Amino acid sequence: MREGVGATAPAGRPGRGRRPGARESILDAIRASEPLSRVELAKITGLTEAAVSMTVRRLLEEGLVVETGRTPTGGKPRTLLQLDPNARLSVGVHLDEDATTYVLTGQTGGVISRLARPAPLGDDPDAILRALAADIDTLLAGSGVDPARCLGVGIVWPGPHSGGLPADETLPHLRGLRGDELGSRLSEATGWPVLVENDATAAAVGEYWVARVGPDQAFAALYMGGGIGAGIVVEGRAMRGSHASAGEFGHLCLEVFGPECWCGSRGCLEVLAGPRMVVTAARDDRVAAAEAGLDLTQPLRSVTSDFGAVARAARAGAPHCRALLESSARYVAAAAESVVNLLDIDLVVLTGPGFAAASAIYGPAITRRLAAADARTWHRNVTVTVSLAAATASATGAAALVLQSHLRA
Amino acid sequence: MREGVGATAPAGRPGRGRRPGARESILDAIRASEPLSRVELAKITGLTEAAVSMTVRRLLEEGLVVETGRTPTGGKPRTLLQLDPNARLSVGVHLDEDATTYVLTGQTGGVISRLARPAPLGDDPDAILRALAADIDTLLAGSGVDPARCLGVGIVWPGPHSGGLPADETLPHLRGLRGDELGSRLSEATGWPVLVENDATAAAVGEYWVARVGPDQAFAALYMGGGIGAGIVVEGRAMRGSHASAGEFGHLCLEVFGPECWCGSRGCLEVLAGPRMVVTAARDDRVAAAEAGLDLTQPLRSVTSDFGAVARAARAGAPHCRALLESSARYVAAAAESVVNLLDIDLVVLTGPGFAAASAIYGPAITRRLAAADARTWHRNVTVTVSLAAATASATGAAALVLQSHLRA
DNA sequence: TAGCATTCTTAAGCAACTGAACGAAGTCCG
DNA sequence: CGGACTTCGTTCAGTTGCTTAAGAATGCTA
Repeated sequence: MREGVGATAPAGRPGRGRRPGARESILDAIRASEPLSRVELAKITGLTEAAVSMTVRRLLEEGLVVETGRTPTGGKPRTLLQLDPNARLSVGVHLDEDATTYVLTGQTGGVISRLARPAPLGDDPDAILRALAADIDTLLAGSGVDPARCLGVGIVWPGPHSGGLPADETLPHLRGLRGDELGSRLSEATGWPVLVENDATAAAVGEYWVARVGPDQAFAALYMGGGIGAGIVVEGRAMRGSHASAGEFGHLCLEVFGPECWCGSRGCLEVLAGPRMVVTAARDDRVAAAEAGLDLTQPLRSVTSDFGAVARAARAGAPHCRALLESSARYVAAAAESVVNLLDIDLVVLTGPGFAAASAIYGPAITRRLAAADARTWHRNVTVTVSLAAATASATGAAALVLQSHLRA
Repeated sequence: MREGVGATAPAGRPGRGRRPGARESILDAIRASEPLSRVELAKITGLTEAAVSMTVRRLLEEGLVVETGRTPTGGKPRTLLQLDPNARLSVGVHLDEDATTYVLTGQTGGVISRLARPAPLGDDPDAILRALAADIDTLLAGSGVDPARCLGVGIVWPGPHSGGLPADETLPHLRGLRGDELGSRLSEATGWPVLVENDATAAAVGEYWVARVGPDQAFAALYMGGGIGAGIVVEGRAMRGSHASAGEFGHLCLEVFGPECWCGSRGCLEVLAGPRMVVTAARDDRVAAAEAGLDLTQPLRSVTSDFGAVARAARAGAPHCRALLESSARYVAAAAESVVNLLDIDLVVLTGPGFAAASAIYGPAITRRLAAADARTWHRNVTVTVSLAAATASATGAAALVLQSHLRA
């Protein structure tokens, strides 16, 4: 159960050759900093120019890479290489409490087409799996692409220990299914290799891929959806921990004797300042609830969408909503600082629907919190950014997982 | 500046061959679970039996590995292989505010001989470096070993951002020296490759080595000396972060609006419950100070030794000292839980002089804190142990760094 | 058009690893 | 006591992936 979560059905050439290899290094280098010439690749990867040349030829023949233009030099101009975005495809699925989102991405992580369904997809696991497989087929068929180019499917779901909610509060119809079971059954149903991941790690990998993060950067993606999690990528590898449940950012302790959390501990970020708490606080505060237009006659349905409403209100200037978010942000910022200090991270990316809605408050709060100690002590210059497609980060991230897995083979 | 801190002087064959390689995998497998036979090695490493056979022959010829006995099977008995402890040597140095400790270890991390000097070794960097070089020579000469077998020197020092103390409060005579400068100059002075590391990471690597931690375990070594730090080893690799300052466990935030820390932030573990704070609190409490026999007429000299006095008093039953440590332990436990949750760690080792003295209090506190959420939610079964040689972990860890670097080449 | 700088390719060689057959060293059983 | 059986380890030929070294391509400049 190491090496990523989930199941890979027909994938993975077994013994055959497959050493760490030039091929992977070259593809990764191009991904991170295309366009590149062969000599530049040789410098970056440490390979010989000869080796690069041969490997690149094979990549060109396979169509994974294309030559695009040339730059003048003192002598023979360099021919620049880029990934062919359409040479490889991959499908990402985000199974959420509110909706199910599908994206089809190319090799560079760019979205080719997408599809959304209101949740739930069915009443029992079998029905859901059938619906998933059918939707994936629809997506591929409707995009007019060659399915043979599809590498596989990545799926993100609020499975056991994901995103900071107790497992049995989300997706009741899939209750009791383990991640690897979901993977293998979906793989059976679709015929593609399937990778299963949690939202935060997937979003991190997606960001790593799409935002061209270099393998030398240690970076963390903070993901806010129905809960808060972190995806951590160091040296180009996602940290998943011993039982594939790393990144429980929401269960960093910020108050040793704080209120009890559903996880069983005390003072977790989740229970002090998680989105669920923000929404609950907004519902308890008549003014805030009115500002955000929350319907108090109904029981709380979707943390994500209610949080979005609070964030919209705050952006529009509503003082109570803004205060709630500012307060939450101070806790999140302190937790982010802890992660940065613990892992010496130099890039923090905010992503997920929560931060998509409220990054204007959380981003500066984190930057501010980091600034003091950074100036006095660490001199690290941490970058805090917002993902370009924060709202759909999980789905594109799920797709990127599949791409990523083809560089580590 | 990636790939470990510090300087390696004559080391590292550049391009030549040196792929990740069978040799390293095999040595690491034997390290982690010796004794092993060739077939077992093939299974563990995934290499062919043929490849194992050839590689092992070379290792036998070089004397790195020896055959030790055989186990009966259904057919031909297996011949067991072990590392020859004396085939390779390495020197570890721990430069501390109180003393300088040297150890000479064999290939398995066992200490062959040791040497201690009261600090300081001199009044300026040059004198200190000369003294270090001379002591290392003395250690090697006095141990009657072949210096040619020595792989190099590892050195741990409270350099910039180490152990949780402001850089300019420790080792005033080396003030202003950067880690890599210390490394290259010591390498020049001794003629050996030198690796520089912080106390916690070194201790973690040492523990990884000596305690035969497998590369599949994610583990963290919490180190308490003059401050608190953490060394984190995942997939057999120490996490050093982007600027080699990962592991700042002492600057996890446990109180968002807590007291200001010297680092510039607020509510850090260090300032709430670090050893310096324990000692300060003990000096402020007449009863506790008396229990521990602290000399209040003198200004605070060594955090480490005063903390040791408090811990001894607590072990002897002194209630005030015990209360101080219990209180500190609750904070440390919460921080440990944060790390475990964030990185999905399944082995926590307490080490360093601080925990050596007070593990009886901190160990159970951590176990207790982890238990609640583990039972309710994570079901991880984290092991919390105390290093066997916690008091000298840094020095042996420094030596292990050098050994370790020969498996990653 | 010759010279030059640089990029990329080709050809020969080496080292590591795989696959498959073979030798070695025991147990078990008639 | 000898032969079948089992499991461990080795040998040998073949493949792969890279390196080194030399050479071809391509454009600029004089």
